[in-house]
Amino acid sequence: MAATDRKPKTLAHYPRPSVAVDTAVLTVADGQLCVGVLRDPRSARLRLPGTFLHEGETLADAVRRSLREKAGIEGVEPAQLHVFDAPGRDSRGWVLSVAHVAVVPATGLRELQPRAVTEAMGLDFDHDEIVRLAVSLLRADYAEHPDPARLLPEPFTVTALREVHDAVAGERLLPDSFRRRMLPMLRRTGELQRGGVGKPAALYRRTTTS
Amino acid sequence: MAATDRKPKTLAHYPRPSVAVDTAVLTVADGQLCVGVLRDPRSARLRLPGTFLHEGETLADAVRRSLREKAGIEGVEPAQLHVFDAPGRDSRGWVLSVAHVAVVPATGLRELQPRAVTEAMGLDFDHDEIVRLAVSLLRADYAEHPDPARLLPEPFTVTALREVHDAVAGERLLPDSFRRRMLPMLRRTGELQRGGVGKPAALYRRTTTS
DNA sequence: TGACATTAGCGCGGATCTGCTTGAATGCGA
DNA sequence: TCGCATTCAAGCAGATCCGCGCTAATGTCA
Repeated sequence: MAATDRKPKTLAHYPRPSVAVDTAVLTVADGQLCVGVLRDPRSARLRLPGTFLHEGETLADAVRRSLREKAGIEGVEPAQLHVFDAPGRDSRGWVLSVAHVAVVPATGLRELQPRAVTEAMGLDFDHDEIVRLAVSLLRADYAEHPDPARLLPEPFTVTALREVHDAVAGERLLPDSFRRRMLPMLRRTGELQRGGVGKPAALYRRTTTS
Repeated sequence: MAATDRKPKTLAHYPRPSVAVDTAVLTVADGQLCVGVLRDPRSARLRLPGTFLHEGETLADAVRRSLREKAGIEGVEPAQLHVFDAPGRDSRGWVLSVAHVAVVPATGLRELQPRAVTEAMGLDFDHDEIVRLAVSLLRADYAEHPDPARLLPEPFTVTALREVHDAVAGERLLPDSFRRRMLPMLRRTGELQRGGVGKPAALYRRTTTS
């Protein structure tokens, strides 16, 4: 945290930067990993939702406030990605931006416009890079754990779980390898998925607390 | 980046936080992964080196300046870890701290006191947590690549490389598995390590650019 | 009502990986 | 100078992993 510098009486003697938060809100819709964007009223370009950090507020709270006020999104758990600090990256002055990622269910983007992450380019500021980092982090997480963002309501079949992972990974995963990797982290409910065509599939819940 | 808020004329109308950088400087000395600490003149407790971010300066530059001024360390390439933002975490006021990690050769800690990471606890602020994050990131990197921080001068033997990785991992790695995992990322120089006892070992250089 | 299409998931053979053993190449000491 | 300790690194057998094929269990349509 704070560093002890030469001989300042108070912190106010230093010039301080503005600190913003910007958030890549990810979801899976129509079998595709999507990010929520909106049009910046100043630049008229597409961008991620963000806001300035207020006094006495944590970064996560600022993210939640920005998503609530600008998109009507509630109840997310943002994770930090990176601080963008290039001098001159914001024409209005000295602004640091702390990039975040949040994941919401398919219907949760609310007032944000969904864009497939493979096509979401040309965003304002360094928001393309934020999307890249967010997707990269989410894919790493999904490669290790069964639906860690809990996009899928329990209980679910292994096939339904794999379809979510397919969308996040952006490619068709091999069903057999996927099943073998995920089964140790799942617990059978004993019930079967009825009503569909074909052999009924077993229903599972997550066991890993993460 | 910057977010467009309600109707401020300029950024100066918002209260802004002080932003600090704090850095876990890691090295391998005597076969142990160590972190460089110093005594805080205000609190008299041990802490990581840090400073406040100056205007027109990037976070990496602030890290380099703090290490140069407080420890005489030059030429590091810091990597960001996390932003600590808890209100009240610094008694002097509203201070965000961006934690960093940097790796230096064994003799490179200069004026910092080396502490084995297994014993470096009870540091000021949230610096224990920074050390934890820094070690975790470094270990993940070393698990994938041969000495990515370039602690070992080229050319080197596989055994010398493994000893560095042992120190970073904090445990004895299995020599065969280690050799097999690293060989695809190494290139034989054709020369042999002479002068030691036993069969001369082949010398290698890194091929992975990272 | 019975044959067929569809889906789940178990089991098999091939490939890969792991840790141990063995042979080879050196320096050192008698 | 000759054995011996030491170290490197290739070879081997057991274990694990992977993708494919097969069987089972359902809904659907004639």
